[in-house]
Amino acid sequence: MKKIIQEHIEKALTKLGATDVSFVVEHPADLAHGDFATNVALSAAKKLGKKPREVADLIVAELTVSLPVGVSEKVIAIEIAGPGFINFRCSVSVFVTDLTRIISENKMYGSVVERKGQKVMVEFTDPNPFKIFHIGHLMSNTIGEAIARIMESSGAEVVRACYQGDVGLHVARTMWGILQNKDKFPKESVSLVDRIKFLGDMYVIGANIETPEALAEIAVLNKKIFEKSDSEINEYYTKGRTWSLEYFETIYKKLGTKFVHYFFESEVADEGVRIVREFLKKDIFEESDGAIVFKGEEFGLHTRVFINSQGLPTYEAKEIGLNKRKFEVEPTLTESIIITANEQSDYFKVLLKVFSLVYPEIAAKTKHFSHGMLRFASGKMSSRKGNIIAAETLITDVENLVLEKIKDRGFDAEVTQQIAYDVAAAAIKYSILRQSVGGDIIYDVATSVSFEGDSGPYLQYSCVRARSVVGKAQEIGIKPVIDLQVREVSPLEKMMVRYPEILERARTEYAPHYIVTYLTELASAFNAYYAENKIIDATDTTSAHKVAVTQAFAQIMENGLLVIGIRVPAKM
RNA sequence: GCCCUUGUAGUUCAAUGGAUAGAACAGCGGACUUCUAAGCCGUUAAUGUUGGUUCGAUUCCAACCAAGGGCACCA
Repeated sequence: MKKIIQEHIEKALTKLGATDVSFVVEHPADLAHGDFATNVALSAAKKLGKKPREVADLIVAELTVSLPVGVSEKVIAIEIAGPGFINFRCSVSVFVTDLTRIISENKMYGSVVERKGQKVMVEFTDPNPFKIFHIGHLMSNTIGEAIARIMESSGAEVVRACYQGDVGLHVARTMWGILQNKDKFPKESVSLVDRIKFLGDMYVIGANIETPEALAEIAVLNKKIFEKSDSEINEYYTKGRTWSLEYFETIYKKLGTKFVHYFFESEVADEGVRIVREFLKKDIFEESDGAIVFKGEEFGLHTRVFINSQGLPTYEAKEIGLNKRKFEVEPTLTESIIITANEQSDYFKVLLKVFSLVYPEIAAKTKHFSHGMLRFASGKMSSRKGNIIAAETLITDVENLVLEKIKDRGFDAEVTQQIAYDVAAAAIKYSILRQSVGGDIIYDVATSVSFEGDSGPYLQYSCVRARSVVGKAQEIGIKPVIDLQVREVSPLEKMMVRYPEILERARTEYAPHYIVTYLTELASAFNAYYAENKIIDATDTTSAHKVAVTQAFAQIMENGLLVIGIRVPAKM
């Protein structure tokens, strides 16, 4: 419909003698302004030397004769409003056919096949073994998973990747702590959570020691870990690494992420060094003060060290090795997305510049998105003092609040636990995804746990409630049937059929928050609809239609939540 | 000092250069002995400052002010 209107406006413009006019045909935010609106008259006015209203009159006159019969029947009114907007009102049939599609296409409603055959890698979360999985990782995971699923909804195959720092100073510092506390090193019989807590404590000990002797010892440990030259250290290292990775999997399970590829710093370092040395000869890099650096200044960037003066690769060199590796394990990749915290933004600009000089084909397919920090109204986190907030702590706290809320509802234990998982994850994910990716998130625990309005649980609740109504209707024999002869279409119905467009926009802009905003508005529309209408009413001939609308709503809500990584519980 | 990002109701966030700047929370005021009240309805309240471009600017440009991040061997 939109395209048809657009085409005919273009024809009309040509007839009027205006070319190269940029205009849009869109859904006005205010439903009172009709179903479609265009600013074409405003844009073309100057070119035609007429007032916008006059131009609008001319275009409308042109459209009334040019629209083909099938279309003109569906456009029941064309009005000129405001400074010169042209508004189109559509007949109910336009919406009714879309409503039937929601129900028939079911889980697939909103998905497209546009990117079928393409393969996209999304790298995100990136926690480090031997260190705490903190709320920053939670943020990366939430955003990365949402973007991955949004890509999947376009028909692309998505491979999720996780890059982990299993060597380096942070590991050496943890190891230093372990060696001071060998007697406390946990046995395998100790619970995984406690073993992880031990490693975290050891990191805090190692990270806070700054005496010259200790620092020298840590440097030695760093080398030994890297070279795997000490059997005692190897044993602690292997155990600690395995436990960390095992622990991360328990969190991914809760959050709903499955990685296909795990990359480790220890595996990409050598290749990174090799590449840097190769391109040092080709003058991409240069030596400076004993280190190998990339001079970014000539590109408006800054200089970064790739290999330090001791000949060891920095993060930069490893990153080159990593991105090369990505295309080796997945040679048919059409796009490679990297999600990190925004403190790495400038640094990634340098890296992408280097890629464009070293491996242009990789650079062309690589995109970097950065997110802000999860901050709390009270206090800031500091990584070294050990008062970093573990993802698990936050999740558990929110789970407990959910449990408190539902304890008197009479659900059995298993169901209760599942609700706690799903709702807590939704509450946290929603607060991350509701705003555009990039800025810091001020996480207010009180707001997040209130679950009122504008929250993940609000959306889940609306969906569960809608499903419950549909279920109850079925019980008394009212089947959901879209009434093709329906006289009036509610704001809820008009809003529902816009879902595919919202998803489309989220896809092209890699912006999950458009979906969140839309779903929140949709839930609000449904709740208003629910309050105004008695949906189940055996004496009402429109009841079957209302049930169908309710079912369509539940379907879109479920689809929309799933595409941003939020599950809907069966009850709540 | 240089670079990047961000300044919108009391607070936390929205708004592909368009119509009356939209929600939520907090505040104030309501409705309901009906399908899940984690719900619904009403109401108070905002574009950091100064210019510029434009028919039209929260959006683009410049300067200033303020906040956050980055700027050589950490990641």
